[in-house]
Amino acid sequence: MNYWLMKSEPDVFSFEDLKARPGQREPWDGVRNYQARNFMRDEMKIGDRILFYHSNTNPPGVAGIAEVASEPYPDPTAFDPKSKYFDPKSDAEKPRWMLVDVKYQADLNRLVSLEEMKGMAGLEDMRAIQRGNRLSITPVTKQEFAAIQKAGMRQS
DNA sequence: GCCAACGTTGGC
DNA sequence: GCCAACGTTGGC
Repeated sequence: MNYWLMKSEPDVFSFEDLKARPGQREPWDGVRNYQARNFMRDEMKIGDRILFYHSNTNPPGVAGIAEVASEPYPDPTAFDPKSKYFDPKSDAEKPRWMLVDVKYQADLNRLVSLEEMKGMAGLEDMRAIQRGNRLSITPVTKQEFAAIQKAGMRQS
């Protein structure tokens, strides 16, 4: 099993929003970065665990645990001229953007903030917490995932 | 709202 | 294929 960190702006789509969706699942649409797409298209497997991270909010941090819930498939928003994610260079014959469905998996007792993660032992190499990192999907090691989930289960 | 970081675009 | 200009992300 692989582990991931996926960012979302809670004003746009939060962990609570995911829990409230029918089936508690949602297509992870709108990714328009090739590295992030390649992770979804080439490396994600159903059942992979996800740290659901809230960005562009105060404080930013990991809000809950999700999982990969589908095989990769073309991002339909790329074909929709009315979508803000519309990409005229993507077509159904040769779709440029692929996504997976993401599903709620478990709650944390509290948010694990970016600030806290930066101070945690064992997370020094985590790409998601490096300064200047903008990639919305990054791989996480099993140990990093476990440390963050454990921190989030501790009552503060 | 500022701005550093960095991915993408397009002229050459 | 280089690289300057531009746009976006996201912490602060």
